[in-house]
Amino acid sequence: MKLPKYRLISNEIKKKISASLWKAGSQIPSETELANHFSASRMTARKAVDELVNSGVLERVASVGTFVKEPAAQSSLLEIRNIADEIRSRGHVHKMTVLSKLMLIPNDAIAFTLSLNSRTVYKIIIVHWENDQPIQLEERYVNAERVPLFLQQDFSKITASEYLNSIAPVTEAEITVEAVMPTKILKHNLQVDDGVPCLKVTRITHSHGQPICYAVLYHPANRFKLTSHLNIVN
Amino acid sequence: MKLPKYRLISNEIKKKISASLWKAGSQIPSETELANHFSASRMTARKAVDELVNSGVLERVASVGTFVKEPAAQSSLLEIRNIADEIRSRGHVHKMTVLSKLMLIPNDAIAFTLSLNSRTVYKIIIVHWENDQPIQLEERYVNAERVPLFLQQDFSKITASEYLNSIAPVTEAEITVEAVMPTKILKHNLQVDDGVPCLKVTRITHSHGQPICYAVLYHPANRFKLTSHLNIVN
DNA sequence: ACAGCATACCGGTATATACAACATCGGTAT
DNA sequence: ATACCGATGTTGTATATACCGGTATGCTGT
Repeated sequence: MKLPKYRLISNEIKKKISASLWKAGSQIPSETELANHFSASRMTARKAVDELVNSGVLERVASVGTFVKEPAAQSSLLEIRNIADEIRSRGHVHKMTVLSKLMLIPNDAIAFTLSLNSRTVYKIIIVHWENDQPIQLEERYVNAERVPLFLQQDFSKITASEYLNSIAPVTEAEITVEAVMPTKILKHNLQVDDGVPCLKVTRITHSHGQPICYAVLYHPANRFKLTSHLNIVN
Repeated sequence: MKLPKYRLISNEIKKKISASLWKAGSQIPSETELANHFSASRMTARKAVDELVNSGVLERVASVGTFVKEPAAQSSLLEIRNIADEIRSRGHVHKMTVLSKLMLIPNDAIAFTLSLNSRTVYKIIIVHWENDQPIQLEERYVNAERVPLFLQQDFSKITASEYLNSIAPVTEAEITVEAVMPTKILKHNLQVDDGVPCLKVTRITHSHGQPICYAVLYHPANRFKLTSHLNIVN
């Protein structure tokens, strides 16, 4: 599997950027300089840059130069947000409360979704707090065969999704978003007022084809929005 | 505003395709033939094809030829859903009602979001129906400079997003999802019962860095879910 | 009839070259 | 000091050319 020259060049550029030798916002060498450095023609160097511009890593300014794009765009391709990171990145305090944690026999729907053979599944219910206000209630069913030690984790130190991702990194996900009125229990746990709806996010995650987790996340509508930035490549 | 030659070529190709002269799955002329036909070099013709390959309109097969891509596969990775297609793919009847259609002076927020210099923006409010039930109310602000003929379109034949995408294909999008209780007007237009929340999807779309459209979509929660399948590459 | 081969064709890569359009910077004349 | 001009550097576009490696096709010899 031989890579074409322009791809070797674009890989080198990517390396420089991910090693922070070329930092966000800074100007990279001109196409002519790149061509000389890699002993290629300008058109080939340009093609390498083309690739990175299309994938959102670089940005061209006509007549001026080519620049490393600010990191906002770089992670752009659809990430699964970690609620704890998000809260902390807003400079707020994140806390978790485990409401329940048990092993049970899955009903048919759960067993089917997680393709379970065994008769056990882990279920955990957690409330996430942002500055002493509940912001998310998650109800999570985890593939016990694939992540056997799940229940033994200390979820005051690591979030469920962090742990799952370390054991079985998410490679595919199916996400459904709905608006619902909270049940009584939900209203109580999320401390929502009368008449305030909730966002319900259902997330089925897979790792290399294997289903790992079925999670339902509830967020009070008056304190939570779901946003994502997409770059359409194809 | 003079278009480069390769873009003229790619536009001609797009025309042929959208006029169904070149049908899905069929082979288009070779790069050499295109070059001759447009009196351009092969490299220029190739660049035109490159664009359409990157935007998912065409598909190359090495040593064989270039083909018009089948419309279905084009959007598998994070697509901006077209409500009309979706409804039809469920085998249901789709209908649109234009509630209002006007040109107005944007407020500061809209002008900022769309980076408008001029003092006009197009606004249109449309209700989408699925089998005689309203399923989406869209309130859409369109960049009048970039899409000057927007208001003159016949939106009983083509959806707003279809038309916009044909003029300025979406390359970036910022999407926010919220749960809200409907206003009185919203309740009336979407025919939702008391106590039923709505999904509110706010969508800002860009085409090659230029903001094109600011859209707010409301869906009755009891008749609508938003789902997406993600492949995590990194 | 069939296997194997030669050939034409096609996209993929790579180079060298040229000019255009625009920005930036420095120097010069007013 | 300011306005103008020009040199220079950079990306953007366009062309001509060459070769590679693959596919498809048709021909040829058996």
